[in-house]
Amino acid sequence: MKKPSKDTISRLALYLRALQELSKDRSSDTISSQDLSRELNISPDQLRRDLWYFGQFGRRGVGYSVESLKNKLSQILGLNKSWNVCICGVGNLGSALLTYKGFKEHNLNIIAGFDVEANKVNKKKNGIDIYPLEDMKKVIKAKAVKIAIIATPYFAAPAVMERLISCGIRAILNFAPIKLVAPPQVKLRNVDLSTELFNLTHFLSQA
Amino acid sequence: MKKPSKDTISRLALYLRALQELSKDRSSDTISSQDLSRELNISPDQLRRDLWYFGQFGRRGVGYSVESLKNKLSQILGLNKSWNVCICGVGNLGSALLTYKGFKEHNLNIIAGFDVEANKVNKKKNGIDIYPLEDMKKVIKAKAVKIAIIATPYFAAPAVMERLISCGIRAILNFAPIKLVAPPQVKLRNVDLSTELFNLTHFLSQA
DNA sequence: TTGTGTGAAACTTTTCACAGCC
DNA sequence: GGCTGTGAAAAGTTTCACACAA
Repeated sequence: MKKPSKDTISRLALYLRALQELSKDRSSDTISSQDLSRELNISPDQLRRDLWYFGQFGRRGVGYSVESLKNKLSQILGLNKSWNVCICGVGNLGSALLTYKGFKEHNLNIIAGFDVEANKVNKKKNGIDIYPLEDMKKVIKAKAVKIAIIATPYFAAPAVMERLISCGIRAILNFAPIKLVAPPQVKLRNVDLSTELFNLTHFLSQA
Repeated sequence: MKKPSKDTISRLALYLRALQELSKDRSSDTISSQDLSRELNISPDQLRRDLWYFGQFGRRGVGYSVESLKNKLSQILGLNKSWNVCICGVGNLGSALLTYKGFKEHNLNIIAGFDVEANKVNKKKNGIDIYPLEDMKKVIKAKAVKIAIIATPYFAAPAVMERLISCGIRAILNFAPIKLVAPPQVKLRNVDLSTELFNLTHFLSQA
C-alpha cells in the first residue's frame, strides 16, 4: 500500500460524512466519484486518488456501492470500534468538549476529565467524572483510555503531554495555544484557535 | 512579492508567539532562524523561506532583531489593528469561545453573539450581548464586525454562512461539522473537531 | 457509453547548498 | 566564522488523460 498524502485522512472523513447524509434520502445504492465529491468542492480525481491509497472499492462504469464504501471508510478511519477519550483541563473549552455531540455519534466516548483545581475535581461535570492529575495513570489504565484532548492553558500543556505519554497515551489532540512536539510513536495534532483567526486577519488586512 | 505557501501564515503566527515568549526572558535583542525555529520543530530553512515571501528582515551574520521582527509579523498578520468578531450559535462551544482568552490578547474582540433560540437572545451571556438572527445586518454594521465564527449545528451552518456574506462579512471561521464552501472573495476556514479525532483513530487502528 | 484505477505530467512546497554580507 | 537570502534540486501532492471493465 502507498503512503497517503497528509490531508487524505481528513478528506476520507468528509466522504464518509457525505455518504451518511446521502444514504438517508437516496434511492440509488451506488454513487460516482463525481457525485460524491461535488458538494465538497473536491475534484473527483482527488477522491479517486484518496481511495486509491487504500485499495479498489468501485466498479468501472458503475461507481461505488454507498453501503460498502461507508463500511470501508469507517474501517480505514478506525470508527468500526469505539474509543475512550479523556480531556485534560476542564475550563470553558474543555467543558464544552465534554458534551460535544459530534463525538458520541462516532463511537468516541469522553470518559474522564482531569484538572488541577481542587474545586473542580472529584465531582462530575456535565455527567462526566473529573479527576485530579495524580489519578491519571490509574484512570487511563482502568478505563482503557486511548486518546487524550489537551485543553489546558498554554503553560501547562507540555507537562500534561509528557504525563499523558508516560501513561501510555499515543494519540493526542491539543487545543492549548502552543505548538507541542511529540516523539514519533505518538500522533499529535495541534488545533490552534487563535492561529486560525490570524489567517483571517491576514487576509482582511491585505484585501 | 511571491505567493506564500498555504501553511506559511499559520507558521508566521507560531514565530510571532515564540518571539513574544522569548522577549520576556531574553537578554539578547537578536535571534537566528536556527534558535527561533528550534522549539517549534520547524527547520531554519523553512522559517527563512516563510519570511522571504514578505521581504528581507534579517542581517547576514547576525540574525533578526526580536523587536522589529515581532512588529513586522504583527503587521503581516494584521494584528497591528483590532478586529471585531461575532459568534453565530451560542451553544456549548459557542459560549466557550465567547470568553476564550487567546482572542482578546491579540486585539480580537468578540463583540456579539447570534442565536435562533428565543430564550437565549436579547440578554447577555458571559458579558456579551446575544441577538436574534434578524438583527444580524444591523449589529454587524453598527459594530463594524469584520469576522464571524460559526458554531451552530451542522444543518444551520450553510444558511448562516449565506446570511453573514450578505451582511458583508468576508472572513469566516466555521466550527460546524460540515465543510462549507464560500465564494472566492470570502476567506473561509473550516475547523472540524471530529475530523481531527478521526486522524487519531486512523493512526491508532493501523499502529 | 459510463466511470474507475492509475501511470505520467504539472504544480506546490520543502530542503539543499552556497554566494554574499556582517 | 556566522547567518541570511535565494536560486536550484528534491520531495510531495494534485490534476490530466486514457486503458479498461461493466
